Amino acid sequence: MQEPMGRRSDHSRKELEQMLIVEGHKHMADVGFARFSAREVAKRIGYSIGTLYNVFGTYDQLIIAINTRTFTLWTDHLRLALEQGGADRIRALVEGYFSFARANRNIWMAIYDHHLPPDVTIPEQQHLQRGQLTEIVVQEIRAVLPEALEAQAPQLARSLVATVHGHCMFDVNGSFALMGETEPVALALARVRESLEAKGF
Amino acid sequence: MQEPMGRRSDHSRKELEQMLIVEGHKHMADVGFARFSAREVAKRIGYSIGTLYNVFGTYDQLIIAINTRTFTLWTDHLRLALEQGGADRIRALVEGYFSFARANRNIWMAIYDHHLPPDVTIPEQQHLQRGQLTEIVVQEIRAVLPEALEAQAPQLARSLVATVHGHCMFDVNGSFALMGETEPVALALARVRESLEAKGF
DNA sequence: ATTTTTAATTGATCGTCGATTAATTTCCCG
DNA sequence: CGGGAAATTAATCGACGATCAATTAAAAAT
Repeated sequence: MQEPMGRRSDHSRKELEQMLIVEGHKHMADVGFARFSAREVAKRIGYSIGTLYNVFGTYDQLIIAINTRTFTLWTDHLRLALEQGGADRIRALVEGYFSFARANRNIWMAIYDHHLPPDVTIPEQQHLQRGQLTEIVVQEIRAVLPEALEAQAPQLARSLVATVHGHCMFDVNGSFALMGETEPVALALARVRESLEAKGF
Repeated sequence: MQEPMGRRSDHSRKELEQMLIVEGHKHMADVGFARFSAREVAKRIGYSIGTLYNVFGTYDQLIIAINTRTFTLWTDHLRLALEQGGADRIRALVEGYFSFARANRNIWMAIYDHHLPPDVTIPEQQHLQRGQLTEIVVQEIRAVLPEALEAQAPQLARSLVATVHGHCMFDVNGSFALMGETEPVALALARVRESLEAKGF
């Protein structure tokens, strides 16, 4: 049995928090939400479970932080997809949405596997961070709408994100495969285009 | 400590299985996927945890059976919505999709909270049972498509289910509320109509 | 009737989990 | 150098999924 090490100061509090988030993110990618373990995260960076709880307070707050990191990476992925995706920016967005989820199944699903207890809220700064993903979509939808309809862009963007999300979810969780569907991305893109064309695009 | 009761035969094996599924379904409705406990289900019907495992073999198979029951109730709900929903059957389907999910949050979410390990499959009979929900949608989409496109009905139905599902998911898990969206059903229905109109409806 | 076989049921057991906390160690500042 | 503040630990708790030897009672065989 090892004894307590007291104030070690190898790392500042913020550094320790980052280490836990990054390592927790890796662990989530490895084993998925159902098998995720806070103990294991602490062990992986050489700290005890008690220290982890001193940093995050609760299990939920650790998961929230890990999932916020996923949003950040996802947003970066979409920005890159838009940069490198050529002229058809709507296609780039839809394909980017799918490619991130497919390449990061466990951490992407963890966002939706985690349900906040009603008394828990996401810290403001993380909420803003997460909102950037939707903002990207709003921006691209607005750019493609007729001027007269630009005010509808935020609502339409939310709806089209939901549309693509539904297709992506059925792809990643195997529902589409069970139904014999092999082209989820094409379907999602077709639905988005139909809605945009209905708005005059 | 109580002693084993041996072959009791109060209930047949199939009856016992049904009791566990029905009680498990209630427990899932009460506490949701994250707090669900197989022990608690067994206790609720006056059996031990061991007996439950003798019936279902694994935790996953119990959850699968509970979720299949949800599909059955959901399918019944949609059939009723179509019967009583008047002439606009597409609207009836979309609203029925949402109203079931909203009225049965925990058990509806449990369907998507549960991820099968790759080596586990859904028993054939339960798979067929679950497929009836999609069949209902295919039927209604086919009825509304021009004759020349009827062959596309299954694929389009899958895609429109995904569209509605995405909206329903964002509604039930609070994403829409966080984004300030207050009319998820109307949005979903609008997207579905746009796609059907694009097909000539 | 008696014995044998089979089926059903139990709960103790194991390792692990999230969460909490008293005790301990180390750091830093005066 | 000394003492409060900060950081870290290990032990602890109740509950979880899973397993299985032991036990019982019904059914079948004799």
